[in-house]
Amino acid sequence: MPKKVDKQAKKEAIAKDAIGLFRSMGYHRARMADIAQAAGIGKGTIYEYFRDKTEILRFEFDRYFEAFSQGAAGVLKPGDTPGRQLLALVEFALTHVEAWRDHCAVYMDYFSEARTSDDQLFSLAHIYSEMRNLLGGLIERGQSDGEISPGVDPTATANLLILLYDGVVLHDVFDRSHGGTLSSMRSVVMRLITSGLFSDKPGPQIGARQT
Amino acid sequence: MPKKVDKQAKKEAIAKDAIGLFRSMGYHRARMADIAQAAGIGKGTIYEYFRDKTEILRFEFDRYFEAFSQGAAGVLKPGDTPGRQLLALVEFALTHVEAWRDHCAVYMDYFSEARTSDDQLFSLAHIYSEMRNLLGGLIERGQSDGEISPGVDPTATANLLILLYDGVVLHDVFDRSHGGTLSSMRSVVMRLITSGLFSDKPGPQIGARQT
DNA sequence: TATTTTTGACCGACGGGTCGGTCAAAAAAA
DNA sequence: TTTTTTTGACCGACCCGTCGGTCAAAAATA
Repeated sequence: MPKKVDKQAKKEAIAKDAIGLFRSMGYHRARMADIAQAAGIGKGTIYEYFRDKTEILRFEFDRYFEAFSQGAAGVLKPGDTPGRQLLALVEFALTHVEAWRDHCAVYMDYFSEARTSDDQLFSLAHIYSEMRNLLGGLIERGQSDGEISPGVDPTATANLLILLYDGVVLHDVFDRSHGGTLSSMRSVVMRLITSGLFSDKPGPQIGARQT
Repeated sequence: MPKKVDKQAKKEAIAKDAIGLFRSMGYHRARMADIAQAAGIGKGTIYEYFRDKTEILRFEFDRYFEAFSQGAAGVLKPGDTPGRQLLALVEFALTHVEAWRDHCAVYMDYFSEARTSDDQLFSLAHIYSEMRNLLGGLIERGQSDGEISPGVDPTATANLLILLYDGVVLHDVFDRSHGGTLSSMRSVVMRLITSGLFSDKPGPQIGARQT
């Protein structure tokens, strides 16, 4: 027999190399031959571990979302107030972007791929839905406690936080090139959530201005 | 002379049909033959108006960004305070998403394409940079007037607003499917910017919580 | 008829995926 | 231990459908 290999470990190694390639040259530009070369294996070997190219992408983003879920659950201290838990989640989300930068750069490729594939769209929607419920629940409970402004719609606000996160993910690739770091973003995001951009006494007219 | 066809108008018509197709089936899945069919012309005719497939994408997003720039300039009333101008910009940005929904759905395809192409990355970066300067300037002036919190970094905050916008764009496709409309988002975004999520008296400890 | 515009059959490179062969290592036999 | 057999991970040349792009001819126009 050939040397017994840890299939799972090797699979992960291949996928990791592939993600690195996707980051640097884009998912569609990357050829299977390129992936093989990057992983230091033959092209055919890839197919011992993955059914096709898209499965590599899905595999890695399953890991990405799984890690997010796990991590998010981990930072939720039961003793904290809902507002604190919410902030902890936001903090964690920003940390997660830093820890998974390669994936973030490929995020739009995955998103684009998922958007035009019914089953993947469903799975993505499920993840978002889960997150929306978690955040929405925290906001609602925060409102009950008077900690969070009663004037906002929990679901819509949860959506807002999610798209804020996705915006951060999307822009990380640019920020990296022009020097704006995530850490500088962190305080601004926190500030925005806790107290908005305007001064505490902005004059009475500003808050009222809406369509 | 042959019948003078309005080349520009036809070009725009083709591109518009193409974008519609990109929205529904994704940029990479859409074939030139599909585009031709959607536009009701022969495949070869496309090449009378566009050098290649990517040029269609670029053409439409040049229009998209151009319209954004024009519109943004249009809502800046010189008499307004910086803070009001900032809010007007945010308002306009949300309106723009509604008016260019097809493009928004294709945004990530364009973004992904641009990311791996040096010249387009540059042009995208240029647009973002312009917007960042505009927003950053408004914030700075708003801070001078005491209208905007002095504690935030103007550039970082400008970045935040931009990525917030991109998040909205990115998520519009999902919101459409699960019913969360942009209009419900609008008030939440405004609320977030003007006063954050927390109550006016959140307890002293919350705002201080940072890395 | 002359000129412009459109067209779709055609091309060929490109690239995802396959498959029969190879061979080192493990297992079995001697 | 030495030899033989078996295994299955690995490979890359090859296959073949795909699809962006071309161009000679047709259609439309002047």
